Amino acid sequence: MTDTRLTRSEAKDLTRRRLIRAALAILDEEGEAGLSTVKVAKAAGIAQSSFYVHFKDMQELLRVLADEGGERLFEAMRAARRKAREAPDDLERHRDTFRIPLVAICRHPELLRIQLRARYDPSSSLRDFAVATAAAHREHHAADLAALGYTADDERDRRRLEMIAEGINAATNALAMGHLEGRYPDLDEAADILTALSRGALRLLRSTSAKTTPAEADVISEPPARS
Amino acid sequence: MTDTRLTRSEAKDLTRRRLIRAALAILDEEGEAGLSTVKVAKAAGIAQSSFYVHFKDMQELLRVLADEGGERLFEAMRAARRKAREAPDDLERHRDTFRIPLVAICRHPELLRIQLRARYDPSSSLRDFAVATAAAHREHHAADLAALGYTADDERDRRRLEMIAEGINAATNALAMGHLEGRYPDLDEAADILTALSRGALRLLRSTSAKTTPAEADVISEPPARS
DNA sequence: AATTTCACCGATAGTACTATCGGTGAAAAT
DNA sequence: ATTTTCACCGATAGTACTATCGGTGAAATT
Repeated sequence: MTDTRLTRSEAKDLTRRRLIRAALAILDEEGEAGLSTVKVAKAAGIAQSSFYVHFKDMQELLRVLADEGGERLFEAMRAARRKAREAPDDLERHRDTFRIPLVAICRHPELLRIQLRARYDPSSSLRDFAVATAAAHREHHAADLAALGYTADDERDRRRLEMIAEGINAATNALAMGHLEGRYPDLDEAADILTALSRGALRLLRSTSAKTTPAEADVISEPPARS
Repeated sequence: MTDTRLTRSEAKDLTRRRLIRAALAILDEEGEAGLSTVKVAKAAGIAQSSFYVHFKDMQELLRVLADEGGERLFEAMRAARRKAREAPDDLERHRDTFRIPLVAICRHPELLRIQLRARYDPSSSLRDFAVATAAAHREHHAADLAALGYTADDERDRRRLEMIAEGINAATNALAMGHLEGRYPDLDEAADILTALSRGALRLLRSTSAKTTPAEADVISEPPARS
């Protein structure tokens, strides 16, 4: 058995980690409004005043939380991209581009929930983090799409690729939350939808990349044949 | 000139409306956390204690706000659907299905902002409203898609249609916010992207509506020809 | 062994907000 | 003309939280 005795700095670090964990849990369960030094300290098992031994104020704790969350998110994203690149063929790679983020989100739903809340909330200390995270996601996704062969050459196409990435990301988040809420039990089905959504958009990109007209000619849809 | 003299009930109603307006403005600018009876009453030009002449508490004001906002939103949605139905041909109708909601959102961005914030915030009094609004949007959109000919017969297809509607709605919101943030200056471009996104998804729906296999056979994409 | 350090404690002053109270004057009812 | 009603006011008790302070004991240093 290892020594259960801890040095002072080890004990301090442990308490600090407990505070961060407690804050994350409360943030997820009650939202930013439910967060207070009283609750966090109590949940971590120390006195309210001792909170200030570890953090200057709640803002600082949230900053640390955002940094760590961002790190975890980026690591998950990197891993997902690496994994998708290893897919055997183009088709699998395309599907994985959408399925893997879904799975990653559902593994740590609290990070997405917190991000979605903070994203448009001017009172949130995490807003900058949320906006930055969303922007990073958007760029990474645009890069993924570019890697699938849909590079954009001119200004308009670049903007379109960005819009597609943003739209798909929003859809990914929405479907992931729907899955977590129990509405869409099968993640693979959701991934199929996302794959199809992106195909449609990229088809537009491709069909008009050389022309200057709005050109919807080759994507006009007729209603499906009913059985 | 009409009589500027107001009856007591007219004056009271005016004050009530000022409170609601003030609350909406503060909610949009500072978020739910920035809302207090002090600020709202002051902004409406009355004493803090007089707030309670009009509302039992802040919750009640928010409930009223949600009711009125929901009413406005539903009216806008109804009008948009009516307008889209009047489009001359299928192509225009399809585009309008996506462009009109975008325009509607950008006309009253505060409602969407408030809704997006409250949607996943457990501490928000407006959460129920936001969830209900999102669900209504989803259903309406699914109905719109069905009206375009993409009816779903079995359970799986219905779920898929719902997922597509939810995904497209999320993308619509995201692009609208992107437009309001200045990233996507042209709403028509955004509408094109949404149209294309939905086409891709509906193509999937159509291609597999009679089969039981995942069947991506006819939607395999090859990278676009580079110039 | 003596001294210093410091993570943690309880107490508390300060801040912001909620919700109630009695008072006031003008509108409304009699 | 008199009385009643009531929208609004200022004052204030109560609540929840923040952030600081001096004190304490065990770990760390000397």
